[in-house]
Amino acid sequence: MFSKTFGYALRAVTFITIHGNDGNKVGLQELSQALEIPHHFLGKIMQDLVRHGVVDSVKGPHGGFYANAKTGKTVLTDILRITDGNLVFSQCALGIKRCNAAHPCPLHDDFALCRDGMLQIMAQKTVSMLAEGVVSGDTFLVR
Amino acid sequence: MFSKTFGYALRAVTFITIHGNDGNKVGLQELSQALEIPHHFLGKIMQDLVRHGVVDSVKGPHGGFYANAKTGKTVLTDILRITDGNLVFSQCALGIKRCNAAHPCPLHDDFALCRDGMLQIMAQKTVSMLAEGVVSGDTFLVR
DNA sequence: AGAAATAAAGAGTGTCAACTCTTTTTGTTG
DNA sequence: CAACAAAAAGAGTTGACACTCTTTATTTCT
Ligand code: FES
Ligand code: FES
Repeated sequence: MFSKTFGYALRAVTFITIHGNDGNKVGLQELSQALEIPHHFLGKIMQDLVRHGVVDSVKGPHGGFYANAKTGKTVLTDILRITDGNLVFSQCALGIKRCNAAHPCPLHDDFALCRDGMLQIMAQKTVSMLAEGVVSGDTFLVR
Repeated sequence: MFSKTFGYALRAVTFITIHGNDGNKVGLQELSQALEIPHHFLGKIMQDLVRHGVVDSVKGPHGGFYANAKTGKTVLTDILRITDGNLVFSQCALGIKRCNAAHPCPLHDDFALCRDGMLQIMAQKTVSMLAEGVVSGDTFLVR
């Protein structure tokens, strides 16, 4: 469905929203250990998120990643677009070239409903909403 | 979402259901040209489907693939299981190890609903249902 | 039986996501 | 300023999927 990169990115951003603030940044080491994500790989992903302004970072001792004004308001599809590109949003389940109601494959009606529904939900959910669920113990970021 | 192999397999089986019968088999060449699928690759996929009894085949002149008693009744999840394995049915959207209501990731409730809904639909749809839609001109198998 | 057609089988190639390792840059602190 | 810590950058590795090409086995037809 979605790439591993997306899962890693989303979990990392949520974790930072919960545990990182301007005075107490989250290091790559800490992040990768807490979430059980290979840390070099996570480094790459974080670079990308910083470049897109989803989170901020500082180098040097006591450096790390921390939430900025945008972070909490970031919506899941924003992150999906960064990690997985735009194609996810419009691809046919059977891989035929066009995907639209005027030229549907045999699965289109059902699939488009499912896909677009999921994406719409993800376009409304923000990172801080996810963080809430984790803080309250309702949902989990690891294992 | 699903592999290309799955799309190829499903389109091929549907095409055979429509155009192939015991007296008039569909050759690999014809199949791959009609559906615009690389024919050597399609050959591999068809091998697998024949092995699983989804369609039958004969070699030699005027050989090819044709629908058997099972073909039309085959349900989409059967084909999905052959091409994509079992993992699709139970994987977490964020890639955490367990995926169940007792240990949900922040996306679980929405995602599981969407995924299981889609799979349930696919567990009820048969190849002959798809074929009907194509024959009546409502849906398309190519492009 | 021999030739031709066709699926089956197998080996090889390209690409990309996912992951690892090394080096560089930047910032902090003593 | 020197030492050090941490992110950034870059190069390399691996495995799986997607695809190609070649060879073999089987069947039909003459
Ligand atoms: S055309 Fe296949 S899902 Fe839209
Ligand atoms: S736990 Fe993530 S989708 Fe079920």
